Amino acid sequence: MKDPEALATLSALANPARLATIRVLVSAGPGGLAAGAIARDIGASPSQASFHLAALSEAGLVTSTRHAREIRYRIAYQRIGALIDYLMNDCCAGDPALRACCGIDLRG
Amino acid sequence: MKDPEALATLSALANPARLATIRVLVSAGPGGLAAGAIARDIGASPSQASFHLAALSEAGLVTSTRHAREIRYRIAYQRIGALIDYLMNDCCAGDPALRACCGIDLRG
DNA sequence: CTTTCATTTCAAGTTCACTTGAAATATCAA
DNA sequence: TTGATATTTCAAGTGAACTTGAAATGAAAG
Repeated sequence: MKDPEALATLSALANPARLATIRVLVSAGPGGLAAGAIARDIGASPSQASFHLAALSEAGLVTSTRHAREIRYRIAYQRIGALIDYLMNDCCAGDPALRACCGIDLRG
Repeated sequence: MKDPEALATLSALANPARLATIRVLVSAGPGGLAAGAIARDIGASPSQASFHLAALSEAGLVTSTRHAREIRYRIAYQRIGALIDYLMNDCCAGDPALRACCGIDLRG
């Protein structure tokens, strides 16, 4: 992940409604959740939810598939992992404290 | 780190000038860099640099100390580590793929 | 074909982040 | 004190993101 993608991903996450959407989709599991259910869960109008889901989708943070009348959204862990990787190993690489403070170790 | 702090941190990082500032401060090392040098390195006016440094400082991503006429800024790895921790273990916890895709393993 | 449900799209309005340039503050030197 | 350097602060302007509500699209059911 390069700077422009990282910037797009960070911008997509830097919004209350969208962060709430991510949380809802995480707890929904691999089956995902329909747009309407997401709207209900985050307390947004259908129009608002659609707007934010489009932003998340554009950033690659969610995927969607239509099932009959519903459109079901799922979280894309890969993209979040890429952002974490970017922060830890690219943008802010070089400091041991960065790894020490979040309960993780280098693998290799 | 809770949602409001995570949101503030994400918002602070979601800006080209500020992300560039982070990169510059990372490569500057523990000695940090004066505001003027940062402005020069990221191609911003003193006023712009000050604006963005204030935002980063407000978010806890940098610290500053005055040395004579200069104000020297340093990166706060702790805060970035806390954001990574938030993304990996709180907000998006529960998916093995999240850890698998960025070269890291759980410690405990 | 019409209706109903789920979602998106569109246009208009509002808010907020950011830019710009001038003025203010702080520190040091002469 | 005067002047020079480093940085911040302020006020005004701009643009992009977000909200709102109505209209359009797509899919299923009667």
